[in-house]
Amino acid sequence: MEDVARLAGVSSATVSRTLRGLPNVSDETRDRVLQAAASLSYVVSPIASRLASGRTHTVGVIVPYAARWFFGQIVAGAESVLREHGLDLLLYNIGDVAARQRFFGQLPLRRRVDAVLVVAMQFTDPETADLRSLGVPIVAVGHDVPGAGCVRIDDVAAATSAIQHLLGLGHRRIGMISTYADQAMFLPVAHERRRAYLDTLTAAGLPVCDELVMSVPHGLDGGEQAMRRLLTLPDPPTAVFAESDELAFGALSALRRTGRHVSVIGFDDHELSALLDLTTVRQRVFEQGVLAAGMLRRAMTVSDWTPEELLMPTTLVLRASTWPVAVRTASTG
Amino acid sequence: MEDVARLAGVSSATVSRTLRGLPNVSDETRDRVLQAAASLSYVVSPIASRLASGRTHTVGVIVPYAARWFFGQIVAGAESVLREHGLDLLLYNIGDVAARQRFFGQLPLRRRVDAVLVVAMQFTDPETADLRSLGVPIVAVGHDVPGAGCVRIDDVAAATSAIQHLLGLGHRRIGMISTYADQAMFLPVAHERRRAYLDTLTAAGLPVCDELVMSVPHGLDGGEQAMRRLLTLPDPPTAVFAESDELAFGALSALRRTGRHVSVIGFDDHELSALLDLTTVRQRVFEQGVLAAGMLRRAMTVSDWTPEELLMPTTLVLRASTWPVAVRTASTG
DNA sequence: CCCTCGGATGTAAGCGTTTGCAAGGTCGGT
DNA sequence: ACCGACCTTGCAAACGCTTACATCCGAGGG
Repeated sequence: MEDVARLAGVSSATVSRTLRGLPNVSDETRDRVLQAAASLSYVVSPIASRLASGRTHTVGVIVPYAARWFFGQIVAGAESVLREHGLDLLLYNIGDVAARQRFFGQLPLRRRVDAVLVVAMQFTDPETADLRSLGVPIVAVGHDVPGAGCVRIDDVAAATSAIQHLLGLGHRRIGMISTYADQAMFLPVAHERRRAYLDTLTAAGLPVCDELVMSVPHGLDGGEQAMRRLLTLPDPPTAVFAESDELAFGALSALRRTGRHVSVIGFDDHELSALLDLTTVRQRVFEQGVLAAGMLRRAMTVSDWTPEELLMPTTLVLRASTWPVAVRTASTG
Repeated sequence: MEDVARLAGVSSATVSRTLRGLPNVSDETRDRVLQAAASLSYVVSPIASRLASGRTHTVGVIVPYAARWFFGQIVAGAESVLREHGLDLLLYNIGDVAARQRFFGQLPLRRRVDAVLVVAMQFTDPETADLRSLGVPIVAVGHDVPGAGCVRIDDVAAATSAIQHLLGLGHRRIGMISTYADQAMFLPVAHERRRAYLDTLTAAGLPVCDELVMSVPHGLDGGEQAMRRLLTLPDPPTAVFAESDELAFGALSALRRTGRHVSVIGFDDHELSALLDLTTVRQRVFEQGVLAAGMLRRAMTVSDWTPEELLMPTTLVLRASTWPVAVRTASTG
């Protein structure tokens, strides 16, 4: 920077001001500095800049399972807008208990980020307090974190519409495949969707049968396993609501391999759902990442930002994996 | 840090040495410092530390399409080992021409990372030179970058084995679905797999028919489109090799919707391939991310590191999407 | 008993920016 | 011609560490 200043015949302060596009620099000087910087192919050291200014220009993104489709979409969406504004994205994948403990034990985000994006994770109170202690704005995607901004869908309403779709088709014995509620890695959406399932059945005057609610690890294997277990019941369900499309895929697989017929509805509208003709609840995941990043940007720039809440719409996408209860029952029964 | 030093009754230099685990500190002093730091819940500012030491403890990861399964796996794999060693992962998604130009125009990695991980991207010579000019070690996953370390599979051999599997089943008219070779976003694996296809057919004494080689955008839609076009040929193929499982999924979809029967073999062993009974070439993607990150670590710590090359094995996974040419041809006439 | 050597600690000079403050200049108004 | 307001620019002090170098001290060796 000294070199550029010398070449342009100004002080380093002026170079700094010019390069950051601050107003109080005359056009003439500006040109001279820019030219000098270009000829030396100089770029400011982001690190020194951060030390001096106190702003890190970095956003920490915390996800439980970076490799899953949903989280990949969110991260990609957020990355696209953060990058566009010159912000760095620091990814923390804390899906297992060890990583999580390490994360909250040493809180590596301290003094390192200007904002935090939390994706579909529920924290304990002390953990939330730790996060707050960072003193930076927080935005959550997929669920609420007290005191933080939030971009999400109405999980309860969306799941309810799924169940009502099945009820509308005449199903009365409806199962659910949900993820195992690991006490340490509790995922809030799992809880809400299961609650919607229970409440909607109850509201419809149907009994709630515990044996119809499967708790399995997330993923294809989990879904397959769950459906196989449901099929062995003395009175198996005629329809099943899966907490996510990936679980639904597994369920479909089990059905195909066993030759049985059960309506299946998923949740997410994963890119492969159309291929598998899975009826599902669509949410726009990538876009939620985009919007969350936008909110973060606002939180970082506006001085008196207060947490916003953005509710994204969902749609029921009807495909061939659900059908009226009578049809197949009659033909196979 | 001053505060800690005062509380422990030592100088800030000693605090610094203690906190970084340097040797020349007496046990007694060490304890005192650690205790003081703990009681003040003090952590060093990574930014100041970086400025002073010149090391960024950060790895830049460059991917073309962060949201795709393959890249998600690689990133997750790399993240897991980098995080474990306290290194940050800076993600750059430069899948479109604009992002790419911006990236190489301002080279935001300059002065910002200690190493770079490039995932399955081919660069022009000037771009490679730009990357080199960062002066940090580079490791590539999925392909070679001159002068860089490399973790990959033998794409040609793997693709050849796929074609030979089809040949062994008696197929003589074999199509290929590959991605459109956008001049700006050229993906090296696409080229290699296509080459293997052509060479293997030629070596088997078969003619190469241009109309059997489809070039489409990556993804399900691309695959579906390609298969539909292949099916409209006067003499359609009896088997098709898809450059990736996602393309193969699209192809399967087209087949299902049209009720036609064509053997399909994919590449990757995507997690959904088992579900769709797709015969494919398996590579361990997550693990490649892990290994690449390990190599980066070595490159950053060993002073005289020279690029290593790691070749990962692949396996042909036989499932129900490929069958001997005679069977279905006879039954469907 | 003096000298040397090595380990533990302190001192202070960076690292490369940003930014509050002050200085100098220009300009319109009186 | 003088004053104040405003804009441009420079000065220099942070920012919070790391590290080369100096210092101090006790232990051996001669």
